[in-house]
This record gives sequence, structure tokens and C-alpha cells, in this order.
Amino acid sequence: MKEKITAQSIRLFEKKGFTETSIQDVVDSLGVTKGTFYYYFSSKEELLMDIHLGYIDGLLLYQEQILKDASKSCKEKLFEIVTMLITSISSQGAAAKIFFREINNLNSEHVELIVQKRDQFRLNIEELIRTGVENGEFRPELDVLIITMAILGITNWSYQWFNPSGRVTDREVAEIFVEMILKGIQVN
Amino acid sequence: MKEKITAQSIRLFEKKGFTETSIQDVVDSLGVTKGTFYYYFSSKEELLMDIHLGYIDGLLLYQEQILKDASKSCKEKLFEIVTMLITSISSQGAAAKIFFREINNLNSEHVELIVQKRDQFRLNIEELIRTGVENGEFRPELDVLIITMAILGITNWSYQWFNPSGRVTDREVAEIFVEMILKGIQVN
Amino acid sequence: MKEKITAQSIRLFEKKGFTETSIQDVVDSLGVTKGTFYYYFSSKEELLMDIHLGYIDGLLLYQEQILKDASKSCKEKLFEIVTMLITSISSQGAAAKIFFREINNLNSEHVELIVQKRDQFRLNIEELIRTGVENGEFRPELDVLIITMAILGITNWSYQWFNPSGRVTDREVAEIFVEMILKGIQVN
Amino acid sequence: MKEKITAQSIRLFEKKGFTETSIQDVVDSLGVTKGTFYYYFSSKEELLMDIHLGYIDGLLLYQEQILKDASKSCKEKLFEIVTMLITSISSQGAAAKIFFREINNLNSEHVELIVQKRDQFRLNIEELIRTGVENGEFRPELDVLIITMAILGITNWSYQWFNPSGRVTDREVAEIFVEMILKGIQVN
DNA sequence: GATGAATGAGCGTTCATTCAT
DNA sequence: TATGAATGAACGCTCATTCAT
Repeated sequence: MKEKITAQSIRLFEKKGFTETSIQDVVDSLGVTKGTFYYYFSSKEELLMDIHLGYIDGLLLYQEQILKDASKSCKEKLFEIVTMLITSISSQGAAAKIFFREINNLNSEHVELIVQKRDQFRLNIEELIRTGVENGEFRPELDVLIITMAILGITNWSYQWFNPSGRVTDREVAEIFVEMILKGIQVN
Repeated sequence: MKEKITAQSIRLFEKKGFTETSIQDVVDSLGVTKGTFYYYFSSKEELLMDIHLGYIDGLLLYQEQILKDASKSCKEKLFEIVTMLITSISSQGAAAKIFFREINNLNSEHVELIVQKRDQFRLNIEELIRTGVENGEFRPELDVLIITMAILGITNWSYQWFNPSGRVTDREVAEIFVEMILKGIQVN
Repeated sequence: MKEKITAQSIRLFEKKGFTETSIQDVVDSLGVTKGTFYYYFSSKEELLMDIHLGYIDGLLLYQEQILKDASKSCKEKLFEIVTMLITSISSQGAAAKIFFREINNLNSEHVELIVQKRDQFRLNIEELIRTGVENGEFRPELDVLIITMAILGITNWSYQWFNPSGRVTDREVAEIFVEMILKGIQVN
Repeated sequence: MKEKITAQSIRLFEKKGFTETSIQDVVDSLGVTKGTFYYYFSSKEELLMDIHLGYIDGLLLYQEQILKDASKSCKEKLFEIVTMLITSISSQGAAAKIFFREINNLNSEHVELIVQKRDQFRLNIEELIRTGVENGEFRPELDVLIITMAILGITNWSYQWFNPSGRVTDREVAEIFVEMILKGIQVN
């Protein structure tokens, strides 16, 4: 039941927004009562936090697996991380939208925890870029921090537009993105 | 007075969010009463729409000026548009945050209008890239639509992190971004 | 309107208890809406605090007037204070009941303030007894603190049973009380 | 288990109040579940009634024992009853507070029964005073009903302030009270 | 132009109680 | 005996909006 509530909430929060979706909306759509909701969650905010944690923890876990694989180059790892992000947006689009859009509806302690985890994710990419610079894969003059923000912008922004059933698959988008990140768009 | 209300609202909406900011908050912080608000605005949503229009119309206007300058190359125009976006986030940070974050609080007609304008802005960039491909500035195999989304992601995402009083100026960020967009990050 | 709400609330809180009386009950009985209530009071607890302050401040003010009258003996002052308490319970019975019964529904800060005022009222009586002992009106071996509590018990308890329209008037009750306090009940 | 629930409830009801203490609070603090509570009690109100009965029935029983002792004078009996009341507040302080404070949370039938028992307790004291008047121990002009209320006020009020671990013991308080009741406070 | 009293619909949350297991 | 999922009614409170002045 807790999972049913979470799943349904993700759907509704994505469609109507967190604040605009009432607990009543959630439980009505499941044919249960508000009491049931509060049996499983202590507050609406806790539910939102659950959704946030479910999303970011999954990403962090997968990112770590990618990064610790000593057999791959930095370029390959970058490609895999970008792919992972687009894929996650593709497969968990609703949760992703909530994650990027509704963070301000968490209380300050929870915001802090989520921001910490987002920071960790970003720092891991910074580290990857830095390593790539050091081992000669990436250009030495790069401003690692800004470049990392650019890469995150490219990928994260796709929650705003990427359509899993559109012309281009998630993997193809990732390939285009990485091609651009590595080679740029100009003719040499 | 209408402008004072708008300006103050932008500040409050950015800090606390649109839904979490009440009309009472706005008028209290200005030392006037709710009646005054409703003399100038027919609804809270109209105020939000005003803020949205103020932001996007400014961008569109400036974008057009950049694009119609026949003396500049596509690369140069791209640089100017990127700079404009970062600068706008730098100088109108609060309005930018509201623009990207609170669109769902507009009613459906207004959402449609804003989306149309955002689409126009994007289509203009697509057109610019396409022209660059055709005239040999950009690589011919580019997927113009996805690349445009990547560029928008890079720039728009900066509303999430760019700090005008930080280490790097808006212009420097724009330069780093365009350098990356054009040349990529890998060593050739 | 604020006074109408307060007056009606006193009536309802006395009859049904503070917790058992809802804001809905209050506003329904006045033919207004909840919004009106919250236009005048920031919370239900604030209303309760208003009622408490209205009661205790009135008593303290009157008590001071009695005590500062240099022309009266301690016995006379004691009689006037007892009379005042019974009379206040007679004329403001409902507020008195709420005052004695519902203090625990105030928040901790407000409880502290009210307790402080009740303490002040008590300390003033202690001081009166002490003065009476010193000037030979009262017996020298009295335990002033406990005696004060006994006097307060006699008077305050009357909120539980005193009926203004009963056999004995408030003034008569006060006379009986003071007679007993001064002379006791046994035959000498 | 039923006694454990009752004992724990008395502690919680005294600290937080009856209405403010939920069944959940009670069962959580005992490490059991709500179902268990409803196995032993048919309602929260029944539990409160149990507490009331436990307190008043004890007092009535003891009062009867005191009163039927033909070897004691009315003064002595009065002293013993006052002592009993202060002692009960001292030893069962929490239950006493609940008894005096939460009676309004009983349903009307139960209120009636408790009031009846409180009345019986009071009537027994009235009878004692009346006998004392008739046999010459107490002054003949006393208003027995009001005097009884005064005595009850003195003793019952002590649930508001008496501290068993304070400067004065329960027995000493009783002695001071009875001394005052019998002789008054003025110098003859 | 501006006020401020009043509305009314809705929201998040609580909690005593029930009941199948 | 005891559990725990589920209910449903109520509650305190918020807030965008209206409107007579």
C-alpha cells in the first residue's frame, strides 16, 4: 500500500505539481481514505522526501559503480554517466521532474540532505573531468567547475523536454550529447 | 505602485516560492493593503504572468536584434545569445528563477502563450545552428534539434547555480560555455 | 465584532470546554464564517489568552486599588479582596471558570505569563497577611504561605459551586468566608 | 495489563491533559498496540471513568471509616478528613489532578455518577459540621453549607499547589488548615 | 486610489474506533 | 490476547478574492 501511494503520488505530483495536489486527490484516486495515507506517512512532506531519496540514491549508487570501474577511460565513464542520466529521465520521468521541480517543498533539513547528495553527484563528475585532464584525455585549460555545470545542464535540462516515445531514443540522445561535449560543434 | 508591487513580488516569489507567498505577504512588505493589490491586478496569477512576460519578451527582443545583424557570423551570434542568457540570469536572477520554476502556476492559456514564446526562442536558435551548418561553420552531421536543447540546457541550467558575485563573471562563464560548445573538451 | 466573538466564545468555552468547542461552533453561533474569526484572531489559543488576560488583569488592578488604601486595616482589605473574588466569579462566572479550568490549553509562554500574574496576586495576599501579623491584627504563629493558599482555596473554589441566583448573595458568601477566616468555626 | 494501562494513562493524562493525550501515546509508551487497549477498555472515556472511580471511591470509603468511629469528636473527625484529603493529593497527586481537572471529559451519565459521589462526600462533611454545631463543638450561627464549601475549597485547592517534596509535609499542612478552620487567623 | 471587513472553499493533519486475522 | 491496517469525521488554519465605503 505504501508503494501504491508513492507510485500514484509521483504520477499526480508530476501532472499537477506537489502543492496543487492534495492528499485527498491522492487517496481518492486510490479508493482509500486520508487516514490510510497518514498510517503510512507522517506528512505530505515525508512522502516528497521519499520520492527525492528514491531518485537521487539510485543515481548515486549507479554513478559509483561506473566510476570505480578501473578498466574504463574517463571518456567512457562520462558517456555512461550521461547515458544513465538520460535513461533515468526516460524511465523515471515523473520522479525526475518532481526531483528537479519540487525540491523547495521539502523542509530545510531535508533540502540540505538532498543538496548534499546532489553536490556529491556533481563533485564526482568534477573529479572525473579533473582526472581526464590529468591523464591527457581532456584539454588542460578547462575550467573544471564550469564545465561540470555545463555537462549537468545539458543532461538535467532534458527532464524538461525529453520524450521517451519520440524520434530519438535515450541512448541516441546520450550519444549526441557526449559527441558534442567531447568534440564541440564547429568544423575544425 | 504597480511596478513596486511587481518588483517586491519577484523578490518574495524567488525567496519563498509563488504558492508559498501570499498576497498578504506581498502587501504587508509594502505597507499597503490587499485592496490595493486588487486594484492593480485582477488576480495573483495575472501578476505571475506579468513577471513571465517581462522576462521572456525582453529575451526575445534582444535575441531578434542579435540575429538580424547580417555582419556577424553564426558563431558570433551564438556567443552573443549565450552571453545574453547568462547576463540576464545574472542581472535578473530572481525573475529568471521564477520564470523557470513557477510556470506551472500559470493557467493553461497563459502556459500556452509562454510555451509558445519559449518555443520561438528555441526555434530561433535551431535556425541559427541550421544556418551555421549550411554555411560550413558547424559540422554537417549535427542533430540540430538535440544540439539546440543541449545549448539551452547549458545556459538555462545556470539559473540554478550561477552566482553573480562569485569567482567567475557572467561574461567569462559565457566564454567558457561557448568555447566548450564549439570545440568540445577532448584533446584532439 | 472582535468583542462579539470573545463574548460568545466565553459562553461556549464555559459550557462545552475549550477543546470541545470548535471555531466552527463559535462562528456558526454568530452567523459568520471562519475567515472572520481569523481576521480578528491569529489562533484559537490567542483568543483563550485574551480571555485569561481580561480576567486576571481586572482582578490585579482592583486588588492594587484595595491594597494601597492606607485608611483600611488588614482585616478590611482582606474582606474586600475576598468580596472582589466572589463578586468576580458571580458577575463573570463563565470567564472565571475558563480561567481556572483551561489554563493548560495556553502555550507555554502564555502559561508562564498567566502564572506570573497569578503569583503576583497571591504574593500580594501573602504580603497583606504578613503585615497583619506584624501590626498585631493576625496571630503571630501563622504560616503565612499556607494560610494564603487556604484563603485562595476558599475563594477560588467557589467558581465550582457558587450560584449567583441562589439562596446567598456574593456579598453574604464573602462575609461568611471572612468571618470563618478570622474567627474559625469552633466555640471558644 | 489493564492496570499497567491505567497507571500509565494517569501519568500521561496528568502531564499532558486528557484530550491532548492520544491512545497512541498511551500504547506507544507501553510498547503495545491500540488493539490491546481496546481489548481492555471499550473507549477512552471508560478509562477516564475508571480513574475517577478509583479516586473518589477510595476517598468515600476512608471517609466512612472516619465518620463511623463513635469514639472521636467532630473536631477530630474533621482533622482526619482534612488530613486524608491532603494525603491523597500527596500520594495520588496525578489521579487527583485528573479527578479535579478532567471531569468534563466524561459523558453525561458518568458525570452525573461522579457528581453524585462528590455530593455524597460533601454531604457527609455537612452532616459532620451540623453534628458539631448541635453538640456544642462548633459555633451555632454557622452557615453549614457555605462553611462546608469553604473547607472543601481549602483542601481541594491544594491539588493546584501542594508539593509532596516541599518544605511542609502533608500532615503539617493538614494541621495548619484545621487550626485555621477551628480558630481563625485573628488575634482575640 | 485605497481600505479592511468578510467570505468560502479547501488543505494538512489528528485520532478514537473497528475488525479481520 | 494481541495485532495493525483502515476508516471517517472533525479540526485548526490559510488565502485568493470580493465589495461597500
